[in-house]
Parts: sequence; structure tokens; C-alpha cells
Amino acid sequence: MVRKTKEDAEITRQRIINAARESFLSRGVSRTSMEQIASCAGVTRGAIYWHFDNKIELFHAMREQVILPLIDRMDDTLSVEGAEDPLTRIENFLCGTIQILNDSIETRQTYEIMMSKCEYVDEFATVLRQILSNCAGISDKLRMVYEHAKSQGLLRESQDPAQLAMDTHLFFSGLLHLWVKDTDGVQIRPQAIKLVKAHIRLRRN
Amino acid sequence: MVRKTKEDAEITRQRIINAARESFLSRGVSRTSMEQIASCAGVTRGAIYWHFDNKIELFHAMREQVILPLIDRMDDTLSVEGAEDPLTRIENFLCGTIQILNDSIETRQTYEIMMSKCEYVDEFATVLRQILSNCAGISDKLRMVYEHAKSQGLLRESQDPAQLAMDTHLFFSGLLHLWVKDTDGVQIRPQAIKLVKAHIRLRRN
DNA sequence: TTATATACAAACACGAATGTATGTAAATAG
DNA sequence: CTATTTACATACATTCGTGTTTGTATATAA
Repeated sequence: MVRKTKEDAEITRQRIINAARESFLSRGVSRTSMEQIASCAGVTRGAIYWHFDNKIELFHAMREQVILPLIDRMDDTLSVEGAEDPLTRIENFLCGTIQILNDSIETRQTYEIMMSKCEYVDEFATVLRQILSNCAGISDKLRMVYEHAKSQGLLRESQDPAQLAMDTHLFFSGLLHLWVKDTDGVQIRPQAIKLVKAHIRLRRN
Repeated sequence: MVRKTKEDAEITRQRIINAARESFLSRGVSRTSMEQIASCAGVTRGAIYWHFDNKIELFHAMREQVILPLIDRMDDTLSVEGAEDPLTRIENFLCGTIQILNDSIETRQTYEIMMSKCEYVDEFATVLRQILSNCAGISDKLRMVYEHAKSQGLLRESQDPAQLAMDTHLFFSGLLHLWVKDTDGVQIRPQAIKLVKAHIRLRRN
């Protein structure tokens, strides 16, 4: 219970992040006190303030743990000129993201926190800007893939890739929001994959 | 500055709601204290506690002021068997909602609060459920209109009205989220209407 | 082997927010 | 005209959270 080795400290750090996630989820970010996180992690506030400057740094650490892998994966899934045609790549990207939310509790909880248990004001306004910038990145990537699809004659009629990309991005943004908030799994979780496929089918030649 | 007439009291009540909206918007719901709302409204906490039991009652009052008219409008715009064909009715409903957000500061601010300045935990979890239930209502209405469109042969190929409705609802949900958060008006506000029209065009025969 | 930095726990100081209780002057009912 | 509400303002009690400071045992570097 005293001085730990470096690995022990890293474990403590991770436990604090996990405790923060659980606490944020059940009480909301701003209502969660450092003391609550600490007791949930089995440490004192001293440990938290040792590893993190304050609550928002802790929030950032929690967020990055799930966001960075997702961004990497997006780059992989969308950009790779691989076996599948562009429209299938988009479909796989969307379905794969849903699948990750299904499989990873940490990702699911973090998304729920970001979408309905956090107030984006003051220091948190920065986070919102990061989210928006990330959104712009997704739209951009989608547009490029849709352009490929168009040049390969996969799209019906002459549809604008930029508008298609935005439509898909907004659809998926809405889907994620509802998916995450549908904690009972009644509203749309069961049909999410089917909806994605129908969405893609709508633009296929 | 003492006992007011009934109309004066109603004015005070409305000023408190307005002050709450402004305060919620800039500091977030949970960080906003009753004292801040009071001073912003030019009254004391006593006045607020006279009109409202607590912060969440105040929140509900603020929300209902903009939500109830919107719901009424949805019923009018979508349900009426009028001059326009079903797909145009949907388009008008979506564009009209965007237009209201554009024109009404109160509506815009309230939506921004609900979407990014509020934590849906504890007492506020109820609000989230209301929102979800409202979402289900919108999907339902949309599905019915799409069924009309299908029976009139307005849709391309054989598309499932339920899936189309969900797709539209998710698209619009994503659009509203991004529209509200795009306070600089750079990301999508200028192209929102065009996106709606492209979305509808995609399903037209 | 000793000095120092690390990884926390414990204690302190301070502010801030909430709900309630009490006071009060004027509007309104009878 | 007086009794009672109404529509607040003011004061009080209590709780809770934050950031910082101090203490300390041990890992680690030299």
C-alpha cells in the first residue's frame, strides 16, 4: 500500500481510468467527484491527482483510449485499396464500428458518456471541437471513397459524392447516437446492421 | 419590488426561464447554480423556488416551451393529406424544422443545451427517455407517410417503408446534432437544406 | 550504500451550492 | 374594510467538492 513499482503505478493509473468511466457513466461527468472515482478505484484522491492534473485530463485519457484505435481502424478500413469494392468498404467500416461497440464495454460506455453524460462547456468545449473536427475527417474520407465508387460506375445515376458522403455520415451519426442511448436494446440495436446495409443498397447501381 | 399582480408574476416566471436558458447554455446545466440564474433574471433565488421546485422542473419548463410546438407542427405537416405528395411533405417537414431552428433563438439554444450541455443522469434520465419516445413517434409518422408514398408509386423499386423511415430519421437526427453544434455555421448549416433535398431525391422514382 | 525521486495517503483550507425557514408588503377575496 | 394569500427577498444551516500541502515508505539511481 505504499511505494509501487512502475508497472504497479501503470496498473493504478488504468484502474483510475476505469473507475472514472464507471463513475461518469452512472453519475455524469460533472456530478462525479474525485472522491467518488477514488473510492471506486480503491485509492485516495492523492493517487488521482498524482496521475492526472484534474478531472478533464482524466476525461481526455479515458476518451483517447477508445477514440484513437477507432480512428486508426477507420483509416485502415476505408483507405485500403483492397479486395472489396468501395461501397462494400464503406459498409464494412460502418458495420465494423457497430460491432466494436457491441463487443467492447469500454468503448460503449465511453461513447455513452460522451453523448449523454457530459456537458461541453468551458474546458470541455475543446473536446467538442475535437469531435467536430473528427466528424469532418470522416466525411472527407467517405467522400473520397464515394468518388472511387462513382468512377467505377457503382453508383446509380449521377449522384454527388460529397452529398452522398454527408448523407451517410449524418445517417451513421444519428445511428450511433440512438444506438448508444438505446441501452435496453429495443429501439434499434437489433436492426442496426440491416439498416446500414439498406442504406448502402440505396445508392448501389 | 414587492408583491406583484398575476401578470407581473407570469412575466417574472418567463424571465426566469429565459435566464435559465442563457445560463445553461454558457455554463452547462449542472454547473449552473440557482443563484446565477437568479441574478441573470434580476431576482433572488427565492423567486425561482417560488415558481419552480428545483432545477429540473425549471429545465422541463424550458424544454416544453420549444418541444411542444415542434411536436404539434410535426403532426400538422406530416399527417395532413394535403396538396403535396407524401415525399414532398416529408421534405417540407424536415426543411421547416431547420428553418425554425434558424429563426428562433430560444429553440436553437434549447436544442444546443439538450444536445451538448446536459447530462442525462438521475432525474434527467427521464428526459432522455422522453426524447427517445419522441424519436420513436417521429419514425412511426415517417413510416406511415412512406407507406403512402409507396402505394402511390412514388418510390423507386421496392423499398421497405420502415427502413426508409428509419434511414430518414437517423439522417435527420444526425443533421440536427451537427447543425446545432456547428455554431460557427461553417460545417453544415449553409448546406442543410440542400442535403435534405438530396436525401429525398435519392428515394424518388 | 546512501540520496533522491516516486507513488501514493492523509490532512487542511476554503468556497460554493442547496433547501428551507422566516420575513413582508401588496394584491385580492369575502 | 380586514383577512388571507401571493410573490417574492433575506437569512440560516448544512453538506460537499476542490486544490494544495504535508507526510512517508519504498523503488531506484549513482
